[in-house]
Amino acid sequence: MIERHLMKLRARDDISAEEERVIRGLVSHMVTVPADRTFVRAGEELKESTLLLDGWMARAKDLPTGERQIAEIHVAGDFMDLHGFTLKRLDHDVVSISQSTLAIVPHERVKDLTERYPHLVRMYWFMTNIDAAIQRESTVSLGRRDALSRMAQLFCELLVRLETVGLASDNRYAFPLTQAEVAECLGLTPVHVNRTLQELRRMNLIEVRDWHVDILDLERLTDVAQFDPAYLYLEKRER
Amino acid sequence: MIERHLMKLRARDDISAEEERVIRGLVSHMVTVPADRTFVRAGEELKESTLLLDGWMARAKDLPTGERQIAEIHVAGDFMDLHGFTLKRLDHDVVSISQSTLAIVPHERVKDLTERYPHLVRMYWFMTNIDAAIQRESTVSLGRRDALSRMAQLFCELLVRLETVGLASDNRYAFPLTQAEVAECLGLTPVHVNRTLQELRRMNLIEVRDWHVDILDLERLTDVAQFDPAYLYLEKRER
DNA sequence: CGCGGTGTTGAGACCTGTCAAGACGTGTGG
DNA sequence: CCACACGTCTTGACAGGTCTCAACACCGCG
Repeated sequence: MIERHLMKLRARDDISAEEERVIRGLVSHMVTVPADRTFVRAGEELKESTLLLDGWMARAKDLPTGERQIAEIHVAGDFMDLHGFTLKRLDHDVVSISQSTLAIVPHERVKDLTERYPHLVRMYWFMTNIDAAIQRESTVSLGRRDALSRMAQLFCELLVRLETVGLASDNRYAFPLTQAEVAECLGLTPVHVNRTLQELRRMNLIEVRDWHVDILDLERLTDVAQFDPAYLYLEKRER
Repeated sequence: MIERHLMKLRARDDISAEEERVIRGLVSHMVTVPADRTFVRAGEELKESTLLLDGWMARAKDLPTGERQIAEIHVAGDFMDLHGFTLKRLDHDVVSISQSTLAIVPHERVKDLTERYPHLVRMYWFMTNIDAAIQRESTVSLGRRDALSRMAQLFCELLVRLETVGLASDNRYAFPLTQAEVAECLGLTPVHVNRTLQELRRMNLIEVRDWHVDILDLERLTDVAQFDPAYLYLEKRER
């Protein structure tokens, strides 16, 4: 199931057969997490990182008020807390949204990478930089776009990211988030998410039903979102 | 003037004399930028990265509406577009706020680092991850905190970051941003920044005058901001 | 001395939040 | 098979934080 991760990498640069072997060798074991669990807690000492093979998870920060902000959604193929390798502990939780399958990668093996596989290190450094770019785009959304636009942007981004790993087709993909969780992503209240979703539907841009998203008019949705996928760096080139 | 950069690194891990020599050798030349210029434009092909030696700069994203969101403020010691080494182009502009002095680092020298200096690569990877953490905290602010809290958070963060590089003392630091620029950081309008600043002043928490910030009551300001510097990773340990 | 950038203030509008109630759907236990 | 509980979604009325627009004050600088 690590294929999704390889797809994600190979969308940005060539990965040789030997490198693929090295990547597969990073994984020490696999783990399954039920939905709605905190898998890594902020502040915990880390000795390993986690690759999401299947399911949906997220980076979330709790506030003293009990509210939560989701900083980034993770889908299959994402190396969710690779940044924990250098940080040694995280400033956010890693939580499961749906039931998920994870591959565990001991930090010592990543360290070995830094000593023996420069190209793979650049690739993985690059991957954490893409995460930062995604976060940056989200900052822009929260700072300067209204609810409609933010939500459109979220659905556009997920479409592209899921297509990259083969989890979206015909502008349609599985979407396990509740409206309350969408609210935590977009800095809104669940009530307002509900109303905004209805508006997107009334505009015939999107349909969310049965835990699936159907994008009915991608062009207009992209417009509403002011979405430009450049920040996802989907160009194959030497890194 | 690269000392500020070394201070920033050494606040997180030991840097040997030899490593210091290597770091100094990264710089090919220096450059001065006037205030209010776009130094790197989003999308441009990059062949070098930029270390901020003196002055204030920022990562900014323009919107079709002509608005701008500042994703991160940079102060002396920051390797502003180190992530450009793996990304090859940026998804945001790098702009000067005040007149600034920069050290230019060719990407080939960074690439050389990835092949010969594993520890320094981990350090620089780490540094880009801290930037991501700063951005993440800002996402939380924009998503879940009101104007007063966001602004308090900004001033707390800058105090800690500036202390790390020796640019703040007695809870006071130079602060060259206009209220309009603060608005671009916090996702507010200049008018509202003005009013919020007045409220912070009325609460005797902070004073902004003559392009300096004076924090009058750090403890209460920290409270208002819900500020916890953990996300700045100011612990010295092996990386 | 006038000009442009910056900061300040007021009144009203608007987007989003709050609170509360009810509908819907699914899984569980009797 | 029904009753119930719980999570999720939906709706309405109202409140409130922030924005918009506009005018004016201040100040350094040419």
